[in-house]
Amino acid sequence: MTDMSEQTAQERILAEMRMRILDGTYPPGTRLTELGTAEDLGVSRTPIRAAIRALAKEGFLDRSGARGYAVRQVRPEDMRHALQVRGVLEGEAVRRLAGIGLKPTIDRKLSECLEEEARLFQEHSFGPDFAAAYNRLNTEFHSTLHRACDSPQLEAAIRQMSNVPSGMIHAIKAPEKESSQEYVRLLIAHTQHQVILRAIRNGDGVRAEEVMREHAFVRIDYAELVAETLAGAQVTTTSAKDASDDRSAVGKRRGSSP
Amino acid sequence: MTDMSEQTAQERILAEMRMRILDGTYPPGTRLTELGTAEDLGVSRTPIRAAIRALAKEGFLDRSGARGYAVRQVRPEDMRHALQVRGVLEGEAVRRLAGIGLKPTIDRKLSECLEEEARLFQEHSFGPDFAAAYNRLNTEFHSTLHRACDSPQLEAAIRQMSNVPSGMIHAIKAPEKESSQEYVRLLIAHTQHQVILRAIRNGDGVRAEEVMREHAFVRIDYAELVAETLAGAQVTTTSAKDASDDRSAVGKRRGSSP
DNA sequence: GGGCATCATTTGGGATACAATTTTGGACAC
DNA sequence: GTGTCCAAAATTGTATCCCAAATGATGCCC
Repeated sequence: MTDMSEQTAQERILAEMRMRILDGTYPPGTRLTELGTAEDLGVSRTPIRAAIRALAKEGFLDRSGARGYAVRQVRPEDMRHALQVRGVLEGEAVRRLAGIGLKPTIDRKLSECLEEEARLFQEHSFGPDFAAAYNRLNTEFHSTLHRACDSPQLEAAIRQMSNVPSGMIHAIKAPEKESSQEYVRLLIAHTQHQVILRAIRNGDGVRAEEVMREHAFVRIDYAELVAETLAGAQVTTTSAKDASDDRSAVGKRRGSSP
Repeated sequence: MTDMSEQTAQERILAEMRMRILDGTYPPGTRLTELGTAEDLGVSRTPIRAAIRALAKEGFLDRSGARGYAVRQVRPEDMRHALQVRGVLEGEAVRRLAGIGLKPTIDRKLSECLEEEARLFQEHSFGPDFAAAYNRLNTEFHSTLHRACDSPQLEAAIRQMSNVPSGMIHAIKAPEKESSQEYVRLLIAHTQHQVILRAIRNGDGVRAEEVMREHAFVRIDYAELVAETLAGAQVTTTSAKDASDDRSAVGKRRGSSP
């Protein structure tokens, strides 16, 4: 309880165990017994039980016989698979959404998200708080979409699969944070958000689905590609002024080269 | 414990609660407290906790504020949505599978499943044991596909979503069981299995995915359509003889036109 | 009489005690 | 030497107990 994060302990344990699986503290094949991990993490069996079940549902553990669970091999491409599954599900969501139409309140909420994202690019320079603010807006945008698609089962499936890739990325991609490529990556993500929302409004379910499926990979492939493109280049940005609608939110940037 | 099913009580409670949600024993909006449902079902809070969390992950419950969970409205179209989600995920699985190819052991296993399915149609007349046998083979076929796609996360997501539509169907579709339409429905399902396997072997991921997505709806739409087609018609089936390969498992029907 | 604060009750989260089951180790017999 | 059986240890499943937090009600003060 001396930890800074004041979550509900059960989530803390879940995140901690997922992290330990991903960073190799619990190597593949390790048998996780409830009592063992309980005293290992300093809590009782109750949160451990919940975490183990959740991790098994997320595909990180599988039962070894009738006794206990074992850590599964998590390969680098598994993160891509997880992202792809998430993209497939979210793509299905926006396709449905384009078919049934946006309710006014939802439409307004989504617009506000994107406007705030655009304001972020226009008014603030990149930094840790920038990334944090964008992350919050990003989560808001996506979860609004999930809730709007009017299918509790689909929403649950997406929510289920949302933590997995995030956990993987946080565990693997933590060290490298180049501000310039991050900025461009987020700008691409924001632009994809705009395309998706416009496609939904136009009732173009196919396009919304395709872009959303691609959008799922913005965490990995795009960062890589932008890094290659910007390698050794001088990049400058200026805040975009006069942003009357969402089409104008294409920023120009200024910064020092790495 | 006087029940016939000797499962691990936790699963029994989960199935029981899901059933009660679906058949209206727990109407939408009902607040499910751990203690209340515990004494309602005659067990302690422990299995209830697990069941409530699982049902929330499946999309049947959502938290009402910070206190407790409430039964969500389960509309008839939600079953279709759940089936669609499952179809999307399984479609993704077979698409991947067509890309990476079938390992020999998996290929043989799938072949055996389909051969046994075909034998079923050839050697046995329709009845309860027929449906049960087919159901077993169907589950075997699908879970073999899931395991083969080499993505633990995807497999977990599919397994997660597999119980939901089944539970819904068992709860809703129990009364109507017309043997002739059931026979044809299973025959269509079997044929789709064959098409999917062949598409995977040919590396045609797009076709495998499309057919699998359609196959997800074989439980509902097809039964309905076959029922309409066969309405009032006399249907007789003869066992197909001389089935040397899987192409021959197409039954012949004879009857009067509507 | 209304608003706010405080207290009680409800409820979920966590810990622990208990039961059932399975695995594993060893010993004994063949 | 090997196989089988029994017992003990380990581990999960289940029940109960405690506690913290939230919600609703009641009373007091303004």
